[in-house]
Amino acid sequence: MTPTSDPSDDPADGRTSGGARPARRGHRARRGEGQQLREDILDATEELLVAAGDEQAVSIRAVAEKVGRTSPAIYLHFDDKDSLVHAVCERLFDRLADRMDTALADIDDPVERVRAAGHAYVAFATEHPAAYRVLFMDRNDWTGHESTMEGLHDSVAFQSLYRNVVDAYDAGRFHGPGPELTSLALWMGMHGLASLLIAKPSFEWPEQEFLVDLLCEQSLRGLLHDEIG
Amino acid sequence: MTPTSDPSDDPADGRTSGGARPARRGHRARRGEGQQLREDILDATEELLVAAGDEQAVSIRAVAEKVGRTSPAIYLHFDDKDSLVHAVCERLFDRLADRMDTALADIDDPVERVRAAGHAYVAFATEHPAAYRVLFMDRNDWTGHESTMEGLHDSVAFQSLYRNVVDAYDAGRFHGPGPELTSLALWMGMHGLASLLIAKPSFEWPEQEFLVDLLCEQSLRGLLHDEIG
DNA sequence: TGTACATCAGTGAACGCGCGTTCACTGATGTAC
DNA sequence: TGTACATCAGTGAACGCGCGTTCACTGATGTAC
Repeated sequence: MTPTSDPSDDPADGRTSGGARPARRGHRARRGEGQQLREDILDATEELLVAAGDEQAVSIRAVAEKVGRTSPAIYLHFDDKDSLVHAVCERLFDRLADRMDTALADIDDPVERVRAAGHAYVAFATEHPAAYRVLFMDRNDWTGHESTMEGLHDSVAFQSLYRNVVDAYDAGRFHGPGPELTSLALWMGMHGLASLLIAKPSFEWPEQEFLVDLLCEQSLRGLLHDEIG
Repeated sequence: MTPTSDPSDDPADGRTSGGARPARRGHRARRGEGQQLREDILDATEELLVAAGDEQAVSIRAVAEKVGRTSPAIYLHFDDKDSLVHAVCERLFDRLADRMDTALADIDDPVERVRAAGHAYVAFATEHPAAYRVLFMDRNDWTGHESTMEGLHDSVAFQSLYRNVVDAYDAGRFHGPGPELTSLALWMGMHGLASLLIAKPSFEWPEQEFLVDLLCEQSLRGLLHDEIG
């Protein structure tokens, strides 16, 4: 009997990390185990969000069913639907940051790191379209940061790009309006690409990787023109 | 008794183009006047769409109230809600094309025309955020064109950009991957900018005009590098 | 000119649906004595 | 060890809401004779 499994008489609990949750009514948590259900609720909400397409398509009732409870049980762990979605978005935002950090781990050249950041960003977007939609395409402001340029720098994902742009400037590789504006412009390009792929998935776009390279090339040629001119 | 009050004895009908519609119950159209109400319904839907933020916020009931009829009356003019929204989107798409044509009317230099197209595009987006959202940020495919690169060329708005990019290439001003890919990349940059302004309106972005110039500069420097290098 | 009739734009009430949320309650779990 | 009690995670039923859509009906408008 593992520490996370069933208390009463059921060793093969069905709880497998990452897969379907137990979802058995009447199977209530012990005192202090509320934290586990809270995590399950977050997982379920995230899955529904990622699968369904957007926040509107996720209902408290659907989340409750997915974790094997009734809908009022959700309110024992979250104040209301907004709080729940907000909490999920914070996790997703962290996930994006992780994705970018991983992608940059083995690259030294700052310009190549900028390129890789673009690829990782767009890849995250098309792998988790609903997540990306909630974070960057919906009107909600779930990012948890201040709505200023300074606040943007607190975003770990933006940092992944920005630091490397700074490095490229410092190394004399980039020439342009400065790291902040260059990062902003690069981000906007990648966001345009990512959000169009998500918004119009039935459009016969060129290959995603090709498009990222295309946009990088178009921006970097200007920034690097001393090198390649 | 004001001009917009009671129907029965009121020659000054109160119908003023562009303003509030008559919206008076019991004032039914004569035979053949259905076309006028159809237009009113489209106007009302567009207004609600532009004001409210997105398609979900527009209801048949609200449209009916705005034109002074009951909701079933809408079904005399449109099959269902989808048909209505679709019709509105076609009008909006035309409006975008007009906006861009107007902006380019007095400009000769193809490179300047590309810049102006960018400004007009982003201006349309921030002036009609809900319209832009429905056309380019929602999953629906209201554009009425084929979902292929060839279909994209049938879009009047894309044509406004594309033709000028072709001209810039023909005049030897642009050097890059060709007019089609260059147009696509420029569009993606402008869409990224426009959609972020719309999605996060409370963020303290730099000035819109400045951002358009920034993105244009970043892209054009690469394309023009022989001229300015 | 007058009358009977056909047309059809529009109404009012209702349908079933899914939603977020509230509320009184239950009953297993844990604790004090 | 046994019993009375407190705790609190979770339930089941219901609330009011707004939605898209349907349906039988109305009554002003227009037409044929």
